[in-house]
Amino acid sequence: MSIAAVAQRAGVSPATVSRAFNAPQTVAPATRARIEAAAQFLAYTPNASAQTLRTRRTRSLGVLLPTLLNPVFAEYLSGVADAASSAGYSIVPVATDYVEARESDALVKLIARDVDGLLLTVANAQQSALLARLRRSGLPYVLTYNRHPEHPCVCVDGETAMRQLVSLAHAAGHRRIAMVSGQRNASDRAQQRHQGYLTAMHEFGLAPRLIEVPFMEALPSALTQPLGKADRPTALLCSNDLLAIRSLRAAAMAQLRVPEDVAVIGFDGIALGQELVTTLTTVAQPNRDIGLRGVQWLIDALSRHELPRPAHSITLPHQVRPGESFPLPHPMPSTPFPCHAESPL
Amino acid sequence: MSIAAVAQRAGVSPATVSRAFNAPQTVAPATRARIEAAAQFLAYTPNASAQTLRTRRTRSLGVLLPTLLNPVFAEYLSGVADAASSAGYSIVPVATDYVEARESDALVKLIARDVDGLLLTVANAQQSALLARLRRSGLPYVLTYNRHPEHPCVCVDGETAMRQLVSLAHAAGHRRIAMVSGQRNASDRAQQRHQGYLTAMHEFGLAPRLIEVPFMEALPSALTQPLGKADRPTALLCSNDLLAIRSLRAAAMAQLRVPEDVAVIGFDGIALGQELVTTLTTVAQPNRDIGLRGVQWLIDALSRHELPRPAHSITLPHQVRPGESFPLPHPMPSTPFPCHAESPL
DNA sequence: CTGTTAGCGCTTTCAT
DNA sequence: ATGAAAGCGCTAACAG
Repeated sequence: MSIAAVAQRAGVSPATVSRAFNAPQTVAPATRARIEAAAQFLAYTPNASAQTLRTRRTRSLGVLLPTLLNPVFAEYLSGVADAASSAGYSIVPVATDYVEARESDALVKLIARDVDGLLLTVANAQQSALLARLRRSGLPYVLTYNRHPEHPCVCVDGETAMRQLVSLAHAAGHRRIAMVSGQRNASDRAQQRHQGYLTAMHEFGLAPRLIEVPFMEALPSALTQPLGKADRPTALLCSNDLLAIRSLRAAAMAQLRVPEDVAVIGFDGIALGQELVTTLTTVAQPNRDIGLRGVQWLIDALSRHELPRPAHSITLPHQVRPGESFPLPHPMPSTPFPCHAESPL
Repeated sequence: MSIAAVAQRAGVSPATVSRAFNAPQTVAPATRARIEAAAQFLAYTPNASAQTLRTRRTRSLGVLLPTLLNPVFAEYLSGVADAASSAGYSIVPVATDYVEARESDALVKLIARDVDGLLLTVANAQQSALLARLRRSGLPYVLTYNRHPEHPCVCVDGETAMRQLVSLAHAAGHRRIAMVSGQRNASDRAQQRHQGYLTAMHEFGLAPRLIEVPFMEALPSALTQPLGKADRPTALLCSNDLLAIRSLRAAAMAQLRVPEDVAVIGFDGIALGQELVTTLTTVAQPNRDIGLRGVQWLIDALSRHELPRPAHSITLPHQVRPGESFPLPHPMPSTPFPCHAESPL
């Protein structure tokens, strides 16, 4: 059903029908009523492509993210989807698996799809030629999870969080505190978390120990082996929850009790962590909110015909979520690493 | 950059440029070369909306699914995304949370978006007015996970799988075999699985026991309570992996060892099941493949200007994936419930 | 093999 | 408050 059919049936011109939909107050109530009736009767739906061709707006957002197989990003995307949907936008997600080449491909495709704006989580915001191009393109975008002073970001302060964890572990009496990480340069988040670990360990005069785990293997020897040694770590700070879950299994394989023999903390706050036999103590990120806020910011910018400004980047608060894998003091010590949310809205 | 600009620079008409892109062999090599050079130079990208307006094809697929927060559907969507992307289609996912009203809304929105086809997983394919409307609409679609004789489906035979599990449990000596299920009428899959359980229990002359769990609570008493009783079940057949993971925790809370005191089997085959301290024995569905096949079928139909035909529905093979939560005989008994894949391709 | 022409459905000046 | 008319960028007959 085209607008012309509605116009004819309502006895008005196509232009008036268009107005009745897009600027109802500019059309006389009586006329509007007739138009609405006609539209109803004909089950008229505006043709999105024609609107787009004319207005150059698609009301869709591209979402570039590493993977859907990590629940962190599934939770995030779920937030993105809800926020977009309730603002009348649809989303076009593309997973890139942390591969830079796929990030570029995806970007090109999304741009060709004429998305109105872009939400992206890239492997590494520092060395991403992508972002430079993107900024030059003039297409509105917001980075999520990534932190970078020259780009608009909705993120969490992973470095601070990690320092906080080291501090907690130290306060609990731990001295052999290891960090479990995937291939470290896989993402800038992992790097930041690692940096926080190193800094804090240094501050406490402790020797850092890095356990680097190939991401693909289910139960890598990289993980089981250090736990077999006499001077094994007593606390494992994991760069993400998936690694923490593997660490729990590695500990069990090594006949170690969690948390008595080895305490484990995760990072990300995936929902499943709370359902495990040993619930996961973890740094809970507001994954859904990261998505929500990103979308809101983007759409807000879109509506004012502006670009999201790097200076308005938001750092959302994280929180250490208690679990059985690492007992926390009660009450939590007043955190020496305050974390404020700054809102651009 | 419009096609006109390219045409001008290459010294040909717009139509020829269009042909050079859409039917290269119909254009003289020399001309084509000039056009390509011009396009390259101007960084020309075809305008998708204009193409759509003209051809009535968007090269995008709507994906209606229950939720992204269950890894089953995240794995599935990941398959969908890959298959779509490699066929040059983008996807527009919408999560409906098993709520029929949201299913209808989503459908309307996707249709308004002019998707070329639809992949959907609905709560209940039997009583979904949605599907009747959808079929009448003439828009090509494929159901995934749902089974229904009158719709094109890519699914798994959950009823047979469940009977197989009862049979395995019985063979392992279990007699008090309970089924753990969410609100049973939440989805037709859950119903089918439950039906398989009932049938098989009846065949073996065993009394069925249903443990029904409110989906939202993390550790529902519905689950812990039956495990405290003297005649507690010795085997828990769970309607999905998330419930199985909760069951593992419930068992631990009740001081029961898995599998010695109570054995647990899941259903779905999410990747995380293999990373737990007690790895999950489960019915592994080919989640990614369900997505892949659904997309392939849909796109194939699209290309022939046909609708996917119900008669060509595919039942993909499931398999019982061994884990520590329920020891399996070695080798597996030749399954009394053969499961063939029938391909429409 | 290539050009001309018309029009997909909508929005938006510009008139009235 | 409403209508007429032009055009967004592209493709598909139809001619030549």
